[in-house]
Amino acid sequence: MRLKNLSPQDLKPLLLGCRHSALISQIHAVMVSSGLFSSGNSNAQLISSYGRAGDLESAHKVFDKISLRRVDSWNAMLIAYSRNECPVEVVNAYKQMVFEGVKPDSSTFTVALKACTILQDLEKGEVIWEKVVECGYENDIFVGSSILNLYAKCGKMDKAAIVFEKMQKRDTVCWTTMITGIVQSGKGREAVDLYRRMQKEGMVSDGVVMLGLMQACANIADTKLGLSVHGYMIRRALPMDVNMLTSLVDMYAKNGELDLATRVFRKIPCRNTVSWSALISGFAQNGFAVNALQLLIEMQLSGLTPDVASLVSALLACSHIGSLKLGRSIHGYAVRKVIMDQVLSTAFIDMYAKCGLISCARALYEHIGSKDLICWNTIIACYGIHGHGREALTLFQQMKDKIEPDHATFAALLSALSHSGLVEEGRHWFDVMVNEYNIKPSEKHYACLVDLLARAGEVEEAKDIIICMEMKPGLAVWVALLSGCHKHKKFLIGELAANRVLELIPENTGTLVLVANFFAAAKVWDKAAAVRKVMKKAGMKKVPGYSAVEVNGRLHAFLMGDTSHPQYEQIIGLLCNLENEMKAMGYVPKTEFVWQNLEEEAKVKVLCYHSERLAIAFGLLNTAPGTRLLITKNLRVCGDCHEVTKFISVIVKREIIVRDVKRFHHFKDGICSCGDYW
DNA sequence: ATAGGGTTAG
Repeated sequence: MRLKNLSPQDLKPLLLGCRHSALISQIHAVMVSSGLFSSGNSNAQLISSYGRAGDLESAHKVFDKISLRRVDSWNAMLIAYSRNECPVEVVNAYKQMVFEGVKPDSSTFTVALKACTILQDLEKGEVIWEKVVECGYENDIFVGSSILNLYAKCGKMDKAAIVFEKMQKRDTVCWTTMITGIVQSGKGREAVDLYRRMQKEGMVSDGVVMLGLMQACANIADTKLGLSVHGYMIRRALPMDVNMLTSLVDMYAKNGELDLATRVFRKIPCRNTVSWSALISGFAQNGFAVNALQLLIEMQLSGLTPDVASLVSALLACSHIGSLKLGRSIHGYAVRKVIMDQVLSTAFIDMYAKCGLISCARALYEHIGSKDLICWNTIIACYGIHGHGREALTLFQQMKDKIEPDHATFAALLSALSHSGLVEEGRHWFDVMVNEYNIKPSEKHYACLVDLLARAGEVEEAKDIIICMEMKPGLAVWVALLSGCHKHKKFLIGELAANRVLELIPENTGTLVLVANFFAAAKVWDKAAAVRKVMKKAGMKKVPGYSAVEVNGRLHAFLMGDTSHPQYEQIIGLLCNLENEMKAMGYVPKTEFVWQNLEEEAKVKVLCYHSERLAIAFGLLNTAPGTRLLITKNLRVCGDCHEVTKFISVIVKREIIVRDVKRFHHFKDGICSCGDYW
């Protein structure tokens, strides 16, 4: 059929459904020749059609030719810009329209506010809102949900709530916008409360609100609620597309329900990179690094290319297990295949530092052009765990002239100063944080300060700080005080701290062990026995200490006293030889680090089988002379192993890096980077 | 007069 034979009534629907610029211009031509243009809103329709087809130039040509532009022409142009992701043009056109005296309507405001949301321009958005009120559209739910979303995306949930409560009518979108906004501001609990209110008011839920609710379940770590959301979606037969299923995977994974996450994941018919990343990140964040990395490989085998987010998750896994080889190969991959952005670069900095290569981390950091807050915080924290408190402080000084430090910056700084024993600096910068930056210290900051002071023996001052805290002191601060008291044999204050720790019912076995050891050292035998009894009764097992070492790209893990290894005989043989050499050099086993009640001779044996020593010996046996070793340990390194590693580094002439749960110990030529202060 | 404009996973 030829276009020219069509009547004007037939042309219009054709125009509406048309997505091809060339065809639109043909219809356009017919409309011109048949004189259809004098009538009404044809221009608006043409602009809209060109916009939908992505041809902004033609849309603009039509718009420019209109002599008297009414709202619908302006709206069509604004929508065309909006559809083609040109928020700046939307805002400019809006301004021009108002300037020319055309009165905007509901659509105008909706589109203009959305543009402000994309631009994160709260100020302009609020100017537009004034106009909304002036034109009497403040009760329009489309405009209303737009302003709610603007506030939400700009992190102003308090302002959003004010508008929301004033609304006379609310539809599902309004509720959803609020619920999602509240979740994303980190308040999962409040989001769930709002959802309950929504149900009470008889609103029907759809898939989108479920997405928000699932985020909330992940946020507040409520698996039970998550399960009921999942069940609800099944009962209501809400369409389960990839997004929905991926959200379920994410929710279960964040709650540590990796079995459930995997089961849902396996049911997704057409997985995309987001689905994979959700699962990979779940495994990585729950400490299953090897599984995370296996999944990354499986993802590639399935034909998908990892993107930034999936790589960041995998890198986190490498950091966890200290797998430099895998981290490096991901780096090589990223350089070739992915655009390096700030987030990914920061993940690499973290990975190199956590795999022992602080200098590589630094080099990468120097390469980043403009550094954001997270990047600064990361490098400061990296120097901290490596025991370079001075360097962390120098970086902090550079940072504060360029960008505003936040609570995490100070947490990293204080912890760095604490690990290096920079007591005076610690006191000073804590004060600066409170008084100059007006950052209210959190429990974490207090724990750093108490740790810093107590570790240095200033337990009186540390205790006074805890007593003056504005919030109720939690486990972290009391444990910090207790371990300082234990180290410096300050039994009086220590006993106070130990009793507070017990009152708070610690679930961590390591904490209870500390309490028991402290009471034993203070010769409060009955209490020491009582704590051990509690542990036994609760069936608390000591977290098995293990150490891992990477040899030829494979990770080898050793449990304490592990006799199952095929090279066990050789490992023990080597350790015996080393021990004899050490003794000749003046080493005396520090049996006070054995907390079991054993004969002296047996204690020496226990020390000998500490997992880090097995890992070191294995590394020595299976790598070329001179190769640097990186050992990762899941608990703290004991004082005796620390001493032994210093000796070994001299005897075998190797650099040995031991990363324990808190920080790095870099042994070289009989010296440790921590200066024996940890 | 009608359609359209607002919420959507790692």
